[in-house]
Amino acid sequence: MNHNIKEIAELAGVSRSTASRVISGKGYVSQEVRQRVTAVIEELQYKPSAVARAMVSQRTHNIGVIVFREWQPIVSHPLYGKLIDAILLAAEARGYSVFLKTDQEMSLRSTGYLMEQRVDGLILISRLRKNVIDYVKKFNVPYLMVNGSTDDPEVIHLVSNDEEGGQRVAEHLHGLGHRRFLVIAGPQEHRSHNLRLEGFKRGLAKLGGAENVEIAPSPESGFEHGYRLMAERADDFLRDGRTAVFATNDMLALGVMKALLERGIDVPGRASVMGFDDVASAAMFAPALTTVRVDTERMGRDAVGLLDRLIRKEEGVPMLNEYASELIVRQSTRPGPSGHETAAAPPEGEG
Amino acid sequence: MNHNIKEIAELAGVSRSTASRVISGKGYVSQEVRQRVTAVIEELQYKPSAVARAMVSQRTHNIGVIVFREWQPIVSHPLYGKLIDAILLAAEARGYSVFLKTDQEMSLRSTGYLMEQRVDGLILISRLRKNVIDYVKKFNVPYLMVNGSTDDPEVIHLVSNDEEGGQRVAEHLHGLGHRRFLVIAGPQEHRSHNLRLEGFKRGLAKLGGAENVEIAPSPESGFEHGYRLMAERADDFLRDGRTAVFATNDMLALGVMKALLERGIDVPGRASVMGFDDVASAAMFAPALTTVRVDTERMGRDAVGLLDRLIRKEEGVPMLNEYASELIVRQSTRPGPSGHETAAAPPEGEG
DNA sequence: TGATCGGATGGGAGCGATCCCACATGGGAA
DNA sequence: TTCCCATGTGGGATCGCTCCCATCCGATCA
Repeated sequence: MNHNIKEIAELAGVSRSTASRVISGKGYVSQEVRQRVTAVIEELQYKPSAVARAMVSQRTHNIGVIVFREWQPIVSHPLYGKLIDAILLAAEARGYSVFLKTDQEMSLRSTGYLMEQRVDGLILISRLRKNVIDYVKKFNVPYLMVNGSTDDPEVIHLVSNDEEGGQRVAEHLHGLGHRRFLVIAGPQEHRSHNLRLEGFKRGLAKLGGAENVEIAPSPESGFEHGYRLMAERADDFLRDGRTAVFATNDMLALGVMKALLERGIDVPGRASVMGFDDVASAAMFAPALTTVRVDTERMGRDAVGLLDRLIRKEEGVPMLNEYASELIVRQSTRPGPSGHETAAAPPEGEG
Repeated sequence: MNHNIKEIAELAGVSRSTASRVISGKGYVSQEVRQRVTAVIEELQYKPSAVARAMVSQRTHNIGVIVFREWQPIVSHPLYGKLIDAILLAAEARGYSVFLKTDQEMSLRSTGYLMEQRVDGLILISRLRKNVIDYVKKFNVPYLMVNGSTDDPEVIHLVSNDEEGGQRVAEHLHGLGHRRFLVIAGPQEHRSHNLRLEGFKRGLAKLGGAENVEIAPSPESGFEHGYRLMAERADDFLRDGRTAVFATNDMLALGVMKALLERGIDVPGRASVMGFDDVASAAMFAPALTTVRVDTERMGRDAVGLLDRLIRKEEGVPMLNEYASELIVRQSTRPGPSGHETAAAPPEGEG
């Protein structure tokens, strides 16, 4: 069932060269011969070997995607899943096949495989440890980083505009009249979490009138961590008269909501909650989560596009690519004590 | 930065053959020469080209994973994401790299790429259309199907024991005293949805005493479909005195819960809800969803293991591999009108 | 008429590895 | 001493393809 170009050529009564010309569509071939060869190819379900082609062309038309794996292996990470989807789609459109790899802190094994000239380029996702990046740098393979945690200036980055997004959160919550906040701040080594928090603080400072902001650091960014942190702090939250929680990503926020709801604290009735990312489950949760959407699809698409330019050795590929974020208002936020519009209205207001 | 074995050999002052022996660890090489070659390899960060190796060995050490893509591209599908994760991990452990592809009904393009001798074997996931399967069959590539929708006897299948799982659902709900049910039945062309429903009906029949089962077919299996269907039927549901909903997968069930909750129908207070799959969000939702867990990780691991055996041309690879399902009781179910233990208790019972 | 050129085709080299075979050495068995 | 075999090494062929170069044919042009 597996044929090669020599067989095709023989069966069509031509030379390998001619068969090759028919397949690639390059060079002169008479109409008649072309048809003859095509017929044989069709009949035998012949597909030229990608391996052999890669051998001579020095191009595999494969790209590698490496995702950091925290704790339990998670490609099914709600955010990175979306990103990978977008990358897959874009890669396909450009004729690339995608190798997916997850990598952990120390083991460079799986990354090493890709360095065996298996790929034309590499997309690195998330908080990959420095050693992975350093390792990749050693090889002669174009690469770029999406939503990365370093700001290594040598590395091409695609990032969401997290700081601006953080400001949006502040504006929204402040605009609704909230003045006393709890922030569940994900791992601050991670660029995104850090900037979201900074943006939030800056936004609040600009608007003025915030009475209190408590920041609860979370060493990890998963659902359970948001849940646990909020569960521990629920009583304090009520006692301190806080009315809004901002978690620096959606998974944390979902955990927060669940902890609140389980304790009979109504969301958004008693507490407004906001997240960041617009993960799929954000819209599904009851109540649906108000959040900031990052245009993951565009990021994925651009990642492939830029990588493709790198592979083709085009000049002038931008080093830093930022993506605007968009406020998505859903059901988890509601006017707070300082009333709606602008401010001043007494802490009243119907359901 | 990219070297080849010839360079290594020259720098170490040996022949290509000897260098090759050092690299592969096969054949006789003197201690001294081995060290010399190793040193050069180390210094130059040399990695043998996987492409060239594949060329001669006729083995790529790559496997392809093809997932059906419904509507919006979704590899980040909650269930398949988990599965892919497991496959990735297992593949890595066995020294395979994986190509991830999504495919839609008609386009065989992306699948075609993999047929260009890019992979040693193929894992097909979910309800791939028949034409994809037929297409794959034409080529000389080992493959198997996970959670597939056909029962083509020529194809090696890995499936969850959906019928048994369906029975578990019936037993659990019946045991809690529920007697009037609504079933949101996902696409019946899909083997899983179909068998889950069948199992549920059979289980109920066996137990006896079920007063009424309404079956609401859903043409798709997503969250929104569960939501919409339940929203439409909420009034009827109450009027008919039904107390439990079984949706044939978790996403549908989550949609159901949200629709119920939004209408002020308490879950599990007024209605118990069950799903199937134990998707990540099932545990996160408030209330957490009672469901049936499929051992996705083992399925993924076995998929790679069996495929590996196929690739090595081992005999006796089992055609049908079923995986037991496990009841996961969480917060979305609660005793119904016919009381708890066994039955008989009058339709009373505190909060 | 011979040179030139576009169309059409075939043959050889080479991509980077592996593997088979040839060959060289030295020690132990016959 | 001769033979054999384990050890150690090098060279050529090969995997399936593309690409360069050579060749050939017929038509056009000087």
